[in-house]
Amino acid sequence: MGTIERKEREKESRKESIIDAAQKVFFEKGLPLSTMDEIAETAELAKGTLYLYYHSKEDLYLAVMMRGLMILRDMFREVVTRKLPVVKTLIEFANTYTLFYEQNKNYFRMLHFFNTPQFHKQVSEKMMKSCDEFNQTLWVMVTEIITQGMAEQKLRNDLDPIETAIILWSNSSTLLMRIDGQYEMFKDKLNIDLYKTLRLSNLLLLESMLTEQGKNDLKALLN
Amino acid sequence: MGTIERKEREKESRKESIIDAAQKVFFEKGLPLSTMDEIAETAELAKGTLYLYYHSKEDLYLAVMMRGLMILRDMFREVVTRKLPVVKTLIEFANTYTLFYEQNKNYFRMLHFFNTPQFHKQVSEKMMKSCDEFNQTLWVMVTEIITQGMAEQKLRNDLDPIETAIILWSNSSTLLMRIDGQYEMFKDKLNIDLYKTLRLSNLLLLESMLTEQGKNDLKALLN
DNA sequence: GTAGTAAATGACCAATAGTCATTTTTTGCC
DNA sequence: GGCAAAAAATGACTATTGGTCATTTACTAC
Repeated sequence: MGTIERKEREKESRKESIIDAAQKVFFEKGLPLSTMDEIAETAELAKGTLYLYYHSKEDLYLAVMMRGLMILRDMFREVVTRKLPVVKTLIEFANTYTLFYEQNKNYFRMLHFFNTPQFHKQVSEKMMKSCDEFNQTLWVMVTEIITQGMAEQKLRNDLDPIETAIILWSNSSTLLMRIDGQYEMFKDKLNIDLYKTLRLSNLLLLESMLTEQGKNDLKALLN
Repeated sequence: MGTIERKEREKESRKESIIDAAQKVFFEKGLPLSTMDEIAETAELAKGTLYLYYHSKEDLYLAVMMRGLMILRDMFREVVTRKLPVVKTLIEFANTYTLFYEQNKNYFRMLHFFNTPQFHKQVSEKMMKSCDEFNQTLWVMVTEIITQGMAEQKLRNDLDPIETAIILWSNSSTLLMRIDGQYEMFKDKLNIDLYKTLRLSNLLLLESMLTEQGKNDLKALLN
């Protein structure tokens, strides 16, 4: 009598196929220009059915965004499992974030949308919490590496690990965002390669956070 | 026969009073929840009239945002006219940006909305160009100070002035954005004071960009 | 086969950005 | 002041869309 279990699976797979459809539409048109009618049509379902599975268009948007977060988490995890020296790991985190952006621009943009304040009002408590918790796991991964680096005396231990994680993470985020929106403009009008700028700012920040020992590691890595 | 001139002035003042009304509504509800009907009512005009002066709701939004940009420009200008030593000026720029955020949170939020990619599609070319040009003036101000600092050998002259401006500006922007949206969360859950984090990251970055001479100036300023 | 339950539907509603034919106001002229 | 032409303002209307819910369809258990 595995009927209930099967139903559960079917429900889950329907949720997934709705996200598939939503993703297709959101990627093409962005949140404001995507319509629930189009998502429903793409999913080959009636509009009302969508609302049996998701509370609002914004919830659906976040459900798609979560897929992006999961990809990013997995990429970070993969770096951690390589058990590289701490300084190398931090550099790889930055490279990985950039790679994530390049391979998943649509998801990256969604992450950013999540930060606009007015957006949140249309989102259900539950979905919001779900996203926040997931986000947390990324912070934890970075913070853990930093803590480890301090223990190994590669990173200045007068800094707070969480604070350090925030600074590094924020730095990459903004510059990637700028690359996304204004790369050509900066290249053409000011002859600035923002990818170079990103690497430079990461390097400057990282360097200022390292101990002498850490700096030696970094120097060795750059040659 | 100054009729034409007078009409021009009246038209301008009507545009301003429409922005007044729009500002009031946008500040209260944010872009998505503000309606043109409510703005019209606040302005004591018919909705159709708004469209005689602005192409779209988004154009109106940007018109309000420009006021914020002007405030920020004037604050920066004021710092420049004080003709402080370069290192001090850079620190004051950072403080000024923070002050701008604190005194004009509503405007600050609008600046960030401007960066979301889908937003742009509803905006008229003309308004977009107008904003971009204005934005440019802020970049120029920061870049000029940095160039001056390099000439005075306070800032490492192997760095590109524009690149340096981008990095410093971006760093403050993200952290202020995070302060705006997540200050309480970071304070309560992680015991992190993001204002402190902002100051720290500015300091770390600035330090990594200074020459020995510049570092001495900085040290003197911090005591 | 049937009663009862779960899932899906789509016509419908309310809200709202934007339009445009009509009305009101202003201007220039006598 | 009166009047015609131009300019400005109006608000009813349209099209679109997020979300609802009474009804229909499909499935389950016996």
